[in-house]
Amino acid sequence: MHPSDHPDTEKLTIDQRLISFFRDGAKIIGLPASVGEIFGLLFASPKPLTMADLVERLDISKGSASQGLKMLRTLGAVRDVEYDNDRKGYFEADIELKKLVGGFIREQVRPHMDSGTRKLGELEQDLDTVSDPELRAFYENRIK
Amino acid sequence: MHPSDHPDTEKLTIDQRLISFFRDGAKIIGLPASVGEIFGLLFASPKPLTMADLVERLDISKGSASQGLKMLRTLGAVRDVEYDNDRKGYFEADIELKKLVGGFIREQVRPHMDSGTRKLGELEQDLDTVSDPELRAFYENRIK
DNA sequence: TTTTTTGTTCAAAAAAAATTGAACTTTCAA
DNA sequence: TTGAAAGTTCAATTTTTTTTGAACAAAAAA
Repeated sequence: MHPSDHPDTEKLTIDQRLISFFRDGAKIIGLPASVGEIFGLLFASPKPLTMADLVERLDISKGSASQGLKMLRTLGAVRDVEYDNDRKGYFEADIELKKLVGGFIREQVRPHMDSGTRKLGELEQDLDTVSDPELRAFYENRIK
Repeated sequence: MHPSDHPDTEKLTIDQRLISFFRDGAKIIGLPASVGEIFGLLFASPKPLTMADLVERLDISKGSASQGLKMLRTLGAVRDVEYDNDRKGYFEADIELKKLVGGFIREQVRPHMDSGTRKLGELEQDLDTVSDPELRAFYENRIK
């Protein structure tokens, strides 16, 4: 069977392009490639997929799939859905990318930011202990 | 000499806190820790520093310092300054953090984004080759 | 010119992060 | 119950990224 004769050939190609697109996107924001691929495949799929589907079609381990899905759920980028009323878990992409970005900020960025803000606070405390007035003025300016 | 008797003790502590602050910040946006430290030390310094200063005070290799400075200059976060009219190169932090973020986006994010946009374009081309009308509608919707 | 100081480059080493795979749970059906 | 299917966890491995250090280049001083 020649590729261009097969009705699914183009579909596969578009799948792969979307997977690659989201893989790159994940790397940019510092997420593992596998997480991007999982989201890409779910995003490209008209119907929900199981973890086994991800393992098979992305050729990743069950562990990766499980951990990747966990992260994506935490980010709110993927959700569990009922389907086919069997006992497997099905997943689909939350295509509200706005939510995804929001989740990313909430889960990944903010915790660090908080620690950063705390550090800055401590810094301001310490300022009082700088005796040289010139140096102190310099630091005050910078910390502001 | 006991630490708390030394007039520079608090200064060192604040230095270290700022270095740590920017190290964390660098990690968040996916930059090497050493790059954050270099910026932090320059940011904390009232006067320009040489590469040798960075090597000594951060305890990093000459290679790291050179490469880190290169990256920071590319980002526009650090600039060369004339100082003490000797032949060593002196550097200081550009404290316009706005610029830093802008430089980061320009240098790190945009190039990837461009490739992403290109990929999306290719994707839209391929859409024409999807024969199943239902599937095609689905993809059109997603790509949009 | 020769030597010294300063800085860059890049292969190799070290460190960090992602991925695997196997052992372990949990859940449901037989 | 017991067994099979589905999913999680985590130590070990693999891969990727960062850092080092030594060789090299450039430029100024001796």
